[in-house]
Amino acid sequence: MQKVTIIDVAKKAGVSPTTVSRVLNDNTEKHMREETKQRVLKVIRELDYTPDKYAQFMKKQKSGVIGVLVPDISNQFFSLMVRGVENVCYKNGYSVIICDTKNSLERENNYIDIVLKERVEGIVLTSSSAHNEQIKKAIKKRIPVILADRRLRNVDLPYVGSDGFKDGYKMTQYLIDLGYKKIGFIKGPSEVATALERFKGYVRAMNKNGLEIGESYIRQGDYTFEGGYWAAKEMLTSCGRLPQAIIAANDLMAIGIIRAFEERGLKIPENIGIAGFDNISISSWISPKLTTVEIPAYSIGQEAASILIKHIRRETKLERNRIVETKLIKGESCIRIK
Amino acid sequence: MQKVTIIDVAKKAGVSPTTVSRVLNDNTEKHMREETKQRVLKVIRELDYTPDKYAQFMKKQKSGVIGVLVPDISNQFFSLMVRGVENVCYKNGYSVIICDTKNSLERENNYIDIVLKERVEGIVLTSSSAHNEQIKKAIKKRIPVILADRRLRNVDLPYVGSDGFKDGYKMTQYLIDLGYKKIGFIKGPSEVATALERFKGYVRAMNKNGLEIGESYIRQGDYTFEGGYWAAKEMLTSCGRLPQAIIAANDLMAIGIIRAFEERGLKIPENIGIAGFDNISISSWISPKLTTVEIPAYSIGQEAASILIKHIRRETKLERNRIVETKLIKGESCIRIK
DNA sequence: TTGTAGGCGTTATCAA
DNA sequence: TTGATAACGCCTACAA
Repeated sequence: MQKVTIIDVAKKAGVSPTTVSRVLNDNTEKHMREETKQRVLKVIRELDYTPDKYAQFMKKQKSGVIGVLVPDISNQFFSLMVRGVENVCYKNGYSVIICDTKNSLERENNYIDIVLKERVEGIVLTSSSAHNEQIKKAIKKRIPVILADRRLRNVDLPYVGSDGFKDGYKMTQYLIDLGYKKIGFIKGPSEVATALERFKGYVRAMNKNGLEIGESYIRQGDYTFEGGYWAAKEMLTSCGRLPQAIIAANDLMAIGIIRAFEERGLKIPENIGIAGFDNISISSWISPKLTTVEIPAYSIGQEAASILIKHIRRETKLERNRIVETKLIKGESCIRIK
Repeated sequence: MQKVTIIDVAKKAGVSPTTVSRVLNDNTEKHMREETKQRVLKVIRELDYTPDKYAQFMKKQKSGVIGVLVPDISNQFFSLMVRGVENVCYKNGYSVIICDTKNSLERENNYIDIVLKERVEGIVLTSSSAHNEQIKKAIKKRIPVILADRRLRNVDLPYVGSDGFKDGYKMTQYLIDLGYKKIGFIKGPSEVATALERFKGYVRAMNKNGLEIGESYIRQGDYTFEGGYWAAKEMLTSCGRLPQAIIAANDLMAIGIIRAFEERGLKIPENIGIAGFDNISISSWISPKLTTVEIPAYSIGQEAASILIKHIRRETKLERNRIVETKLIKGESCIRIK
């Protein structure tokens, strides 16, 4: 089956390619006879003609594509965020290239080159790292970039996401209000801005309440289930007395921690309280339901796409930041004590 | 910054565009002076020149893009499968468009049109339904299509995935060997081939072992956590005596079932055994660890992509089917009884 | 070994 | 209200 071109349509309809193009692009308002338009449309349908995207790009120099780079699409948080991006993009006639950088800065840089080659009109970036040099290439080419959920330290780009500091503070204060005094923290990857902010919020809340932060109550994690699991195991063996509660920098680690403690016969929350961040759906599937802070991944994706598209269309001056609201979810994994 | 074209490179290197093109496309083996080649390469680097994908397509009529349609990217099973597809595609110089059809046939059809418009060279399809008419458009246009994880009833296309019947049989027989006699089943969506096959395997195994299938032990689910949860709730209220074990058509439902029973104070596996299919990672995160059948999602993705690409390159005659091996995971959610 | 010229399918510009 | 023509950036057959 030979490809149907605009010329085939034009011939069959007895008009010029220009006319067909006009029908296609709705430049038809006042300057075309309704009869001609209908005739062309009929032929288009009969021949099942679709304009060639690539030829269109050649002329318009606009790909209608937006690149989305996320650290781990199998993490429900990001797949939800991506859905938000897609949602807004498709509504506005853009398609989306999703790039799963698998937490690797190298892959991330690689993907940046790829999407630039694809001539994307904009980029939504959630970096695996706190620094990214490659993205400057995009900026130099004047491709708009927006950061979602994680800030970057080496470039000043607009950001959509939560205020990690506030979230960390909020959660810690909640636990303190429940009566917890000895509270531990499993940190996220040190290069992830949001993870660091949450930790800082925890530290501030502890200080403000005059509570001590036991050195042995702090562990480094990596945002994965396994990371939380092993950090907890390690704490069980090396830490004289366990804290009364542990906050993990995200839900996945919190769930790993719960598993590690339960394997040792500890009861959650009776023996130790556990809390996380994100409110991915698994968090309410396990028992006890996790105490966590809901980060609205879907909205973040929507907001990011929406701001980006407005910028592409030059409808607005580049917005600097959009901090989304988060919500404390009072699960069953922490209780009022004493 | 103006876009750099092949002409800019040619001018600066003092050669013709043709020569630059030759360097780019490696038609340089015996018919070009090394010195010229090096000079051109140097200028390419200096100008940071990248060939325009769209112009290239215009000539070659090959997009180098493969479309992947999955029902739900936030389901870990599919995000893993997609990773397998990506892995093989990128190794072979293809890029990938991922389309999340969100379990809607309408969206699926919509996406088929989109990827055809993108001029993809092949399609990996995991349909939300047992029938899809739209995909015939792709076949008519001679775009190769391969089905991953789920067969389609109305078209004869190559398939990569597990043998659902065998898996269902295997799991049921395992439970019977453990001593279970009254075994229930929560079905998956009726339009999903794999779900149906698993159920049929269960029925066959029960019959072969002379065990009765209680009408009230069978429920319809929809592959979601909530579906399993509500099916179990419903069983708790309407079913006189519970079965000794329940097999869910996938892990997500099995986890929902566990939650529903635990909320009623039932213990798993002491009071009732639960099993699923897929072995998504959550299944080993919860306690008790789930008894399930591991479906190698990543391999399925790899195989599907690999067969598809071979077909695109016409290296092989279209392979009909590739049935992957699965593995029974003996978790803690079922025990030896009596 | 290198260059010239034509065309891939579409749309913008100008002319009719 | 419609049409002819020239680009967009690249590749390839053919010419030199």
